[in-house]
This record gives sequence, structure tokens and C-alpha cells, in this order.
Amino acid sequence: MTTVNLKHLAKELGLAVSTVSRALRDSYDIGDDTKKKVMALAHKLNYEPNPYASSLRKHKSKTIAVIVPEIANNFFSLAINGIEDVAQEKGYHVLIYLTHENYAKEQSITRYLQSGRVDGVLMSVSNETNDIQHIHALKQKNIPIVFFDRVCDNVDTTKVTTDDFESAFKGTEHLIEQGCKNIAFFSVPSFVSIGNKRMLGYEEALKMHKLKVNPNYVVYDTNNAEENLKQVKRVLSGKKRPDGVFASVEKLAITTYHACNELGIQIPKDIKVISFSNLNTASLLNPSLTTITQPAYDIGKRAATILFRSLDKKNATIMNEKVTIAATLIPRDSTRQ
Amino acid sequence: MTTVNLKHLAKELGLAVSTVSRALRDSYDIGDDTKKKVMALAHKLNYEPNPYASSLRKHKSKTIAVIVPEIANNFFSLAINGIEDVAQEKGYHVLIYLTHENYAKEQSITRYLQSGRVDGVLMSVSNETNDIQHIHALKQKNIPIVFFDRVCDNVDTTKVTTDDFESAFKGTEHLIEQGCKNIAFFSVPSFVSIGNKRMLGYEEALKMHKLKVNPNYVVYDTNNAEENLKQVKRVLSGKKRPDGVFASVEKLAITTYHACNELGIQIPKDIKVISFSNLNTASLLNPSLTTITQPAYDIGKRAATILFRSLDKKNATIMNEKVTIAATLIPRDSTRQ
DNA sequence: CTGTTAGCGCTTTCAG
DNA sequence: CTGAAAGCGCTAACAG
Repeated sequence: MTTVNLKHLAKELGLAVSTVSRALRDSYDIGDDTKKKVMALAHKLNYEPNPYASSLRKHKSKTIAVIVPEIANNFFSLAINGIEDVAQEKGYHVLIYLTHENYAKEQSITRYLQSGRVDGVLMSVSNETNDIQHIHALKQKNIPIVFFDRVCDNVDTTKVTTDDFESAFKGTEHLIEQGCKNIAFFSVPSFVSIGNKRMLGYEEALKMHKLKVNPNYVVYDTNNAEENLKQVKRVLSGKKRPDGVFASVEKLAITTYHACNELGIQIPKDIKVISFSNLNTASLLNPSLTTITQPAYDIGKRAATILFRSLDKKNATIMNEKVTIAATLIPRDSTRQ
Repeated sequence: MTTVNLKHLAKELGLAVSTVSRALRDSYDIGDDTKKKVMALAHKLNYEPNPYASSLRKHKSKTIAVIVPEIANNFFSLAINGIEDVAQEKGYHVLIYLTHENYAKEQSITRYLQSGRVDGVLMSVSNETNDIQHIHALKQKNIPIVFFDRVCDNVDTTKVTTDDFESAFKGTEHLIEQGCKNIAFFSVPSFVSIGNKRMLGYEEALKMHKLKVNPNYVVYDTNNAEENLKQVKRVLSGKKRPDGVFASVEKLAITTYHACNELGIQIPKDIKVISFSNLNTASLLNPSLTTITQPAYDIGKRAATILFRSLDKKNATIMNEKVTIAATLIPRDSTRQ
């Protein structure tokens, strides 16, 4: 099976290679009848242009790299899903690179990408990353980068993330609308960026609705399931038992579920629970659990769209801005699914 | 930032382009001192060879395509993880294409790949796929394919899948070793390939250990959670209550969990439960649940290894064989994690 | 409207 | 051991 190329087509048609090349794309400039003939033969012979030849010539590869710490993680999988959808639509190809949260790997990947294999990069940095030389090196080679989820604040480019504040606000408001007046907040410690933003959203919603912020209702994840359960049970069996729980991370929603089971508290009859969730594990436990799902797919899609927009222009410039996307709240009723 | 290439290096060193090119790889054939000088400058100027030029010249791209129906699915994510790990190690690049279970998309992707953009393909076919013209077309272009998980039986190439029979056998045996004598089997219908294979493994294990196969202990998924729960409860509250449950799919393990809750049956005290699982959702419910996890990562790794092995040889030939990988059984104790 | 020509950056004979 | 030259397949001036 000899691979068919422009020269073949040209010879077979008695035309010049360039004519065939143009007929296959340009349209205007080439006779209508020749165009048809060329197309017909190309199709008949199953001609597929060699992308490497064309990339070499045009200095454009119609390919982007996606660099993520992991893929066995619902969030990144969904993000890649969004990215790939946009890519397919725009005719781009997607190379995947995993860093496994390893800075050295991240470095060698970005270094390699200076070769010009890709036109642009979508990236979630590893949690080891604090030096950003390798990222600047890429930018210097005019390879645009868009960050998503795990961003580098001190790089001038677009960063696409979840709107944690807004989402926590909406989630809290949802509980309030359901009639909750005493809402507990179970979270990761506030020195974690998302923990803090979500906490602020929660508090803001309470204030907005003139509800008191009760520090006794707050439990922070201790990385110890036994201890978490104890804390949660303490709050749920206190004098003034909360009528709502906002779990800022899924793990604590599950803890809440177990605690309620042990204490004989019914969800959602006695207490309404809402939780941030990527895996939706929690909602399997109790279908009545309302979840706030991170907009992973949309984040990927958005980041990709921004990147492609810039790539398709001549002057590939990307704004230095933060784009936040609100999570979606999925209310669940109490009928078993 | 002008991109640095061989010509630059050559000029700067007063050498010929070809010499520089060889110095950068060949080693033997080039003077040791020139080699060092070349290396040094290349490193200093951050030289990265243009992969497209070299691909064009060598007709090898060091790139493979991975075609999967979805990625927002733990199995495929893990498989891709395995693939990427091997790829990185072998110096290959990984292009991702999603079909969304859409045959037309799968066709257009494979068609495009005839362009020679990739050296080989790893693929899980869409569940719409029954025609295999597009796959043969690829093979005709000498682009090797290895199937994983979702295979095409009637294509001559290697297929890597889970060993469902073996895994179900081992899982059942595990329950037996724990002292179970009456083991229920909750499964997808047996006309589904995996359902059937797992069922056979379960039965074989029972026979092997001289236990009776009791048809009353079998429940098939009905795609209706209400009904499933009813069936499972019926089995669990029957006259001769099983002392073990083999859930062939995770969903039914969760159903089992709920049923036990409602019936006041304790896991694992009264009844031992084991389940096939990808998400490990079930084990979050009850940490004492033993799971059988599909070897997604290993399947990806294995498939990739087979493909690369063939690509790295001159005569890229792939055996027509089935490779099955046994799932891993993860026993869990009853201490809360 | 079509053909000729000159490369993109790299590898690979073939000479020396 | 090193250099000159051809060419991978395609595109983009530049002619005509």
C-alpha cells in the first residue's frame, strides 16, 4: 500500500502539484472543473494530506498539548472531555501529558514542547510547582498557555477556574430556601484556597439572609476519618441541632451521612445536606443529597475556546484575566433513583 | 525569539549541518570533542529539534493515537493513565480522540489517521461499531492497532481485556475462604458478555468447592432501582439467608448495602459482600466491602507496551491474540478508614 | 487560472 | 571523521 500524495494526484491528472494542492483548499483561484476532478480523484484514492509536511511548511501544527497532574480523577477527565470536544470541532489535535504532580516531569514536558510540536498549551500545574521558569520559556517561544483549575497566579495569561465563592453562596442559599435556619459548614481548613473561598460564600449567604454565623457549626477536615466522624457527630448531636449541612468537600458529606445513620437522624427529613462533589459518590449514598458539581467540563471547554480563539488569529495574544465558572447545583428529590 | 535550528548551530560552530545532526544522536562516527562542543552549544541555546521535520523525513512520528468512547469514566481514564506512563517512558506522544460512542465519529477519526500522523493506534471501539471497514483501512496503511477493553473480535490483532471469568472465580473463592457457604450472585443479565463470563466464574468456583449453585440466589439488574432493591431484599430475607454476596456490578453492591441497612443485616458480620468496582464508590459506603477492581491501568499499560514493542521493530507485526488480565481483589478489613 | 521554483528543518546517502 | 547535496510532502511566492 504505497501512500498517495500530491505528486501522485498531480501526475495522474496531468496537473502541477501546486495546482492540486490549491484545488484541495483554496477554491477561488482554481477552475471549477479542475477542482472537481481533483477532489474526485483525491477522494477515490483516499488521499489524506501529510500533516507533518504541512506543519513543517506552515509552522502550525493544529495541535495543542494538555498538561495535567493526573487523569484518574473525575475533574480532569471531565475537563479533558470538554477540551477534546472543542478541539474536534475546531479541527485541532490534542496531546496529553501527565505530570503525576511531579515538578521535574512538568519541566521536561514543557521544555520539550518548545520544539514547536504544539501551537498552544492548556495546563493545570502540579502542586509541587512554584518556580515558573519553564512556563516563561514556553511563552518566550510564542506558545500561548491557558491555565485551568490549578493556575499559576504570577504568569500573565488567562486562568479558568471554578467560582468557589459564588457556588458556595448559591448552595447555602439553596438550603435557606428549603427552610434551613441553622446551617453547619464542614470544610477543609481555610488556609486551603478553595476552603476559604467557599467558607466566605457560605458566610456571605447567611449574612445576606440575616442568619447568624455560628462558629460551633463549623468542622474542619482533619485527615482522620475517626476524628472527623467524632466532630461531625458532636455538631449534629449538640443542643441546637443544625437543620442543614453544607459539606464543602464530598468526603465530609459521606461522614455526615454515616453520622446521621448512627445518630438516627434522617436526611432530608430532619436535616438537609448539600455538598460539593465531583464523583457524586455521596449522592449514591443518599439520592436526596443535593450536590454542587464543579463545572469541570465547562472549564475545559472554556479554556480550550479561549486558546483556540487566540491561535486562529494572526497575533496570538491572550488576555491576562481570571475567568471563573460557577458550579452547577443539582437538587435531588427524595425519591430513590 | 528566533527559533534555533541545526543551521544556526552549524554556523555558530563552523560545522556542516549534517555533522551537527549526527553529533546530536549518532555518537559513533563523530569526533568526541566536536560532539561535546555541539552538545554544549545545543544545550546552551536550548535547542529542541523540530519534530515535524524529522517525522517528515523519517516517516515516523513517535506518536500514537488513543481512541476511546469516553473519558469521563474511571475505566478509560485509568487505562489512559497506563498508556501515558508507558508512552512517556518510551518517548512516545499520545493523541487523544473521543468517539462519544458515535460510529460516524470513530470513522472520521480513523480515516484521518491514515494521514500518517501516528505510528500506531490503541483503541476501544464504540458500542455502535459493527462494521470494521475503517479499521481495515488503517491496517492497510501499515498502522498497527491494538484493542483494549472494547475489542473487535473479527480484526486480526492483539486484544487486551479483563479476565472476567478468572476474576469472578477468585472473588467467589475469596468469599468461600471467609467461610461463606451460601453465596448470592447479583449481576447484569447473562446475555451481556461480561455478565455471562463472571457468572461462569462464580459457578465454577462454587462447583470447585463442592457448593451448590442455587438459582434462587441470583438477581439480575433490571435498570430500575426500586425493583432491584425489592429483588435483593427478597433474596436477603428469604428462608435460607445467604451468608455472602457477590455483586458483579457496583450498582448492585450499593443496592445490597441499602437493603442490608433496611433489613438490619450487618456487613460483614452477618453477611460478606464482594463487588466488582471501578469507582470504588461502594467501598466508601462500607469500608469493609471487598472489591474486585478492573485492571484498567494495567490493561492500558499492557496494550501500549505491545504496541510500542511492535513499533520499535522494523517489521511492525502484531500477533492475533487475546490477552486477558485478571482484576485485583482488594480485601478490606472492618476498621473504618 | 495554472505551472515553476524555492524552501520549511531534518536525515541520509555518497564523497572525500 | 566531516561536508555537500538530495529530498521527505507540502505551501507560497512569483511568473506567465
